[in-house]
Amino acid sequence: MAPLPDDPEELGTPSFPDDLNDPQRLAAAHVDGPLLIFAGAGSGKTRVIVYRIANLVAVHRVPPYKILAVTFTNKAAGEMKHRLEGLLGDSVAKDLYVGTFHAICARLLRRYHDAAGLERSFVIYDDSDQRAVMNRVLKELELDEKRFPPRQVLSRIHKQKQEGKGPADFQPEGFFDEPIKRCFEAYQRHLQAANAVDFDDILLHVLRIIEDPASMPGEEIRRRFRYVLVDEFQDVNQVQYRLVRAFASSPPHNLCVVGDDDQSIYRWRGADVRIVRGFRKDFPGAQIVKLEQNYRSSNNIVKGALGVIKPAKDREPKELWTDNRDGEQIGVIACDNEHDEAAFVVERIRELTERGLSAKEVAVFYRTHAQSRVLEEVMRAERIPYQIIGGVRFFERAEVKDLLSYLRVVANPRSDVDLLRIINKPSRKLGDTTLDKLVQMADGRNTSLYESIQALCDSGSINSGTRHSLLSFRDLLQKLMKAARDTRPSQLAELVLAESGYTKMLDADDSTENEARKQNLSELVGSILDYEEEALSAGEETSLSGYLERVTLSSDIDALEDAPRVAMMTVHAAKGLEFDSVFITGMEEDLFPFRNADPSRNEDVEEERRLAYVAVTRARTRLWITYAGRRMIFGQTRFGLPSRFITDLPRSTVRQGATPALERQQSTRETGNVGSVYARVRAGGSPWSHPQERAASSGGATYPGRPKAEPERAPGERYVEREPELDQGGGEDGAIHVGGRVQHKTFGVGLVMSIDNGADPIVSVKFSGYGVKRIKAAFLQRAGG
DNA sequence: CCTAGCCATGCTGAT
DNA sequence: CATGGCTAGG
Repeated sequence: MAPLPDDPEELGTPSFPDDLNDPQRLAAAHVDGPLLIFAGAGSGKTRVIVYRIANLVAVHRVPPYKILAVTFTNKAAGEMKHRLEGLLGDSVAKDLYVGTFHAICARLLRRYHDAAGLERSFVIYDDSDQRAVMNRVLKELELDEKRFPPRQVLSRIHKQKQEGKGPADFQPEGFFDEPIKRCFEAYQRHLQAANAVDFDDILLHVLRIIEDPASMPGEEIRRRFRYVLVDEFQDVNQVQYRLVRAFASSPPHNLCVVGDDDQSIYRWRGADVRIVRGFRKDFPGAQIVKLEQNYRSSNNIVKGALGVIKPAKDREPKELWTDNRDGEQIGVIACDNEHDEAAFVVERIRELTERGLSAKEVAVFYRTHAQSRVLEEVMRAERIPYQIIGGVRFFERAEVKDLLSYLRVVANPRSDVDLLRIINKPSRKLGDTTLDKLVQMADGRNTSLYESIQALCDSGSINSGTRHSLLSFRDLLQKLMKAARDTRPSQLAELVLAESGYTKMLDADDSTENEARKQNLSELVGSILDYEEEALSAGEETSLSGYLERVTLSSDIDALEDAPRVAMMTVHAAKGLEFDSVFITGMEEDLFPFRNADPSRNEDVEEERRLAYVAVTRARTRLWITYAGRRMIFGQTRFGLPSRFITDLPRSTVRQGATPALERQQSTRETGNVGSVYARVRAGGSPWSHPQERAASSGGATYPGRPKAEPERAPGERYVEREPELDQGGGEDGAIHVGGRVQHKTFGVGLVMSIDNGADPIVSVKFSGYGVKRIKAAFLQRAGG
């Protein structure tokens, strides 16, 4: 081990004030036993973790390999490691175990694979792989996928797994659930047979090992980690919590968890705020510390954020405050529609960058990925460099998945899902008929598809051409597997592309799509090279499994580059980040807070509120919040009202405005939907006297704060129905126009909600008793009224 | 057996 | 709006 400084001062301490709950003293304090830190947004919690670790090693002489630090993203883990390398030196830092729950458990599982009944080369199945497995299961169990949609079945299963339950623990609720239990069993059986795990399994396998008192590997893991630190503790689920407790089960039980219940935004993914709130009950001796000073944001932003979070129920009481100056007010901007909104955002960004702000200090947030497209178009048109985090992910592109599937089959030939994906890419004239036979053969013999190829060829049930194709495919794989033994992963990838004929297939016609595909594939090979370089410099061995694991566990945010480009992302992805200037777009009721059309998927306004709080607290000096009166989203035009979260911003922290387009409209006409929203905002009476505020106590069951003044709506209908100011039909006789009434021979008279113009216009019409239908204009007649 | 093109259907958030 | 499943035609 490298020589270490004895004095923490030598580590380069952060400049925190000498306060009671001061992060610096907190970092240095040697607390044996559990410690819970409630760390408000921008209070420097990551710094606390970093310095606690540094102090443990440097001052208290804790061997680094005994320390486990859990972060929320791989990127955060990388940054933490980087900072620790700076403080402690590379050779010490490399013995620290830092990573996400998934990365840490995957690493442990690679090592203790036997205890989980896996081979070392196991692969991790992502969402679409899981769906492919489920499709096969449904077919096998002869279940109708209309009645049992694979996604829904999987979601039930994931819910179980997130609570630590297996198929045997599944308690069917009613008649419909019985098949789900059988799906669960079959699904797990298929994964095991394929030597594969899904995201939940990674944690569950390790949990089973570590909670088993008789397990040797379990004992080994429990004894190893003596100092456990967990960041973003408010977003752990039950399984992760059990892991944490098991990790910290050996003396001195030095467990330090850091979190902020106000920033818990992953309940839908199994996270449970009650864990952090109930921590002091589970650990009666726990010390509890609160960090309430915000070092990040201007006073206006902090006060605005407080306004947003204050109405939240069941908060751990705490007061966020800052010494920072007031700064600019939060710009709340009314926009006409999403294009207008995007234009506004881009123009402000242009101003900022022209004044010398680096584009990487600017971020644009939205609630859903679907909102990114319009923003992206305008950014591109205006030549603002940007990067989108998430959305249609690189690793989900067809050609990228194809190459990865080849690599995964080479690493683990039992992975049926991957084999099916590539067996006919490029075309080897192996169609559904042959593949069905192969699946049947494998099911009958209880082996993998790969192992059944020979058997099928011997069975005589296929013709010689097909047999030849099958065998040459198997030979290809064998050749690649052989090559894999003494080739670096990147070279293997090149070999796959060349030998499989994949490149040839793309070369066959030189369409722009194929050019893009080839580019994506070289980018993938580039990412393998990056991996190899990193692994080598960290003194690790490069392995195909290692790369594949990293790819599957990489999160969107891990891809955030340190380049001078504006970052665009969902608010969820923004968690843990900070920027000088932030735009929060689409701040409209029913979009943010998001409201699902299906009332059975009862979303949680409380969580949306915390999400808004996270969004606001990302900004250091400038913050704009925009909303549009009208928005085309999910293929429909919706009319929106400013979000309740806008209403919650203290007035003193806000400056209101509107886009020029809206200003112009406003001066020429005072009627209509957008105008009225805007008029209320401008008049200053609203959104601060937004109807929902007055109706706050009398709202419906699912959405307590719904506007009272709005017209009645059908169940599941989302947006306020009103007369838009634009009359698309031009108003002349006989034309169908938005807001007008039309007649349909089956559904009767209905109200026109929106029109998709085109060669064959499609009209959305709300019929009483039938809800909103999309119907070709040709089938409609204008009705009086 | 493959391909292209049509229709339909869902569509929050993500390791 | 985008993806996927299905059908018809090559």
